[in-house]
Amino acid sequence: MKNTSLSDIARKLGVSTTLVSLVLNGKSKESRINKEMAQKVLKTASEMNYKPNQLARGLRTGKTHTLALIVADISNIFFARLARVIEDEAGKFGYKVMFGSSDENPEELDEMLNIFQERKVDGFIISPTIGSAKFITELKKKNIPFVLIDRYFPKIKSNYVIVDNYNASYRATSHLLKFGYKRIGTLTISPELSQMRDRMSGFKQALRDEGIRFENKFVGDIEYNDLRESVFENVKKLLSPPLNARALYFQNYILGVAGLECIKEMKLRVPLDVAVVCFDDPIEFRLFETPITAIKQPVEEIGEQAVRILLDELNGSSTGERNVVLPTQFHVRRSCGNLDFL
Amino acid sequence: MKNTSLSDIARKLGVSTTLVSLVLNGKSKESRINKEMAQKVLKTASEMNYKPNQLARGLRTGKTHTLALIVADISNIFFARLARVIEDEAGKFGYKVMFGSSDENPEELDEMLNIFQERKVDGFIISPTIGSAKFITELKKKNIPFVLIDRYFPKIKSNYVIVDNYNASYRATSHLLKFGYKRIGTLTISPELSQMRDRMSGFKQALRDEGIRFENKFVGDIEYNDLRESVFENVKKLLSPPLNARALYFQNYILGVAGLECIKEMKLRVPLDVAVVCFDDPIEFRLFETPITAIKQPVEEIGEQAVRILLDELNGSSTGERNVVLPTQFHVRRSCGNLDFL
DNA sequence: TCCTCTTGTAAAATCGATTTAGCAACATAT
DNA sequence: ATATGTTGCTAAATCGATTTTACAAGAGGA
Repeated sequence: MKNTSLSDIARKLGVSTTLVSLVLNGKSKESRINKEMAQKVLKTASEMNYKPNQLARGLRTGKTHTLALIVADISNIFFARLARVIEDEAGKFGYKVMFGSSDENPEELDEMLNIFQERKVDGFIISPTIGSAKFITELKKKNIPFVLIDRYFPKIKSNYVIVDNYNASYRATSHLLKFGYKRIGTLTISPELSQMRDRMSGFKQALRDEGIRFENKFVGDIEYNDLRESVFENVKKLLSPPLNARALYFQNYILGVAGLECIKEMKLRVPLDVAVVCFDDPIEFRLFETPITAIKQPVEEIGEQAVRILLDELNGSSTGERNVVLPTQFHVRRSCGNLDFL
Repeated sequence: MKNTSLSDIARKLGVSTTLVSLVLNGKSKESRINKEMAQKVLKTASEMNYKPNQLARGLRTGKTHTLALIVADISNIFFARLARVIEDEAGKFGYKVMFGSSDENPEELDEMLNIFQERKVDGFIISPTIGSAKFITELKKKNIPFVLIDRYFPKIKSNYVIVDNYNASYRATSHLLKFGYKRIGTLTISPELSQMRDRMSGFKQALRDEGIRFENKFVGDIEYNDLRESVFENVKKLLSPPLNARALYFQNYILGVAGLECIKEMKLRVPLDVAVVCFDDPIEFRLFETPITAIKQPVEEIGEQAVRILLDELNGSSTGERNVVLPTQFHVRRSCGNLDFL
């Protein structure tokens, strides 16, 4: 039941494996293989249902046509969608994808980097965790092609594809301010991650530009574990005395979903009792009473660009680090107040 | 910058690669390697930062410690969660996972089977599409280990892990019937898939057992493409004259989410104007006004069992086909009417 | 005739591991 | 003195491809 190999074909035809290999790799012309011979090889290969052993090929050529995708959690819909885009885009060029979830744990990430290197993947697409800078630097030293997505390290020169978190955040916050809200609470998570830092900066700057002093007590820093509990607790705190926030900005979709669930539980109305904007625009929101004003990330483009950049580097057609910052879309809906006002 | 290989270590120590290989594979004892020598090898290997080339190893041993996961769409949250469970469970035993999305297209699936075979994955976990029976049969003939999930082929003897769709569906339908609803509409998609067929059977049988005649016009068969449109259209048709359904059973979560969105758009109240049950219990529902009565699939267990069965087979410790039918949980909430009634 | 070129093919090295078979050298038993 | 065992290690084959080098045979030119 063994698969047929090159030498099986060669033996059957009484020729060398060299010849068979050349023909099957489409090098008949350059290698001046007799046309009839080439035909015979092709025919026999297909008759014998020949499938090249990619391990052997990879061992010899040093290319596996496999990419590794490392994200925080593949079951997070954001990364799941990204995975699909990356799969499709990579597939167009004959690449397959292996994946791993780091759970935002740098040691996990490091282990995955090692395991995937042992398996000789051609390149990496990585959503790096906090504290993984040294591992990324190592990767760079080894000259292994990679692209960071979603987050990046300002201090490390490398390829990355992210969105314009600062401006998106600034805009969302300004939107709330335009409605006259002064007491704006916000929820963040893992604020050390570059994208969360940028979002927070945008938030602060928008306040500042309206002459409102930023106060730390209006920020809820959510625990990665025990997330729902933590969100509920913080939302309740923000919306009650003495803080009495009248508007909330959720800095990602997980926070937004849990936050709205809490608001629903508290029987508060959006936007009557509390105005809401959210970074990310998940389908979940479609079932919520009030359509939510939200920032939409260009998931397709992030994935596509990441793959393109990586493949360019694999093909040697890259020219230095590529840093892509994609714009987001701001969808204004009814969750901040009457739109006629605008 | 080449990675260090076995022979690099061997050369450095002036010994054979055999010895190095034996030591690094923990076979010092059986091979009666001198303890001091073993120590030296271990030390040198770690100093030289040796990482075995898994391509070479795989080529020689015929094992890659890689599994392939083929689903309809990795960005579908159901499959994304499954992927995560499978990743974790496989990881415990040193396996990595490659994935592919078939888009319910049998030709795509076949191509993936081939590509992953070329890459010598050790086994497959597959959510098979309609019309892929012949490819699965081929796989079986080749003696390649695989486990089907979510769906299966009654005519093909093979491993599979599914849920008890029939009974879950029966129960959900009975639940609606208990509230006195007679005009129950249902939405399905790709009804040829085994799991959808079983769900439909359960639905029909529950009606029959209550002496209600099943009528085809109460079934909405949704288009896989153009899904949202199709759901909206069908929900509207079911809830309007002449059908006037007063209860809806959504046979999966995608249908449920779109269906509820439509109900919300129609400004109908759940359960006052229309009662709802759904197969699957997605978090989306948490944002909907009324908590939805739903069937919850044991995603973790599906993934874990699939991996276990596959690994058992890879280790030769399997004993014939394993067919696992897992029970679901039925979460009764308020979407069918007043619970005091029960 | 000798030289060069072209055509068509093959031998052998190589990628980096695992694994089988076996060989010295010394110890112990008969 | 001879057989037998044990210890410690290595040579070489192998997995299945790619790729470099080479070489024979015939054609054409000087």
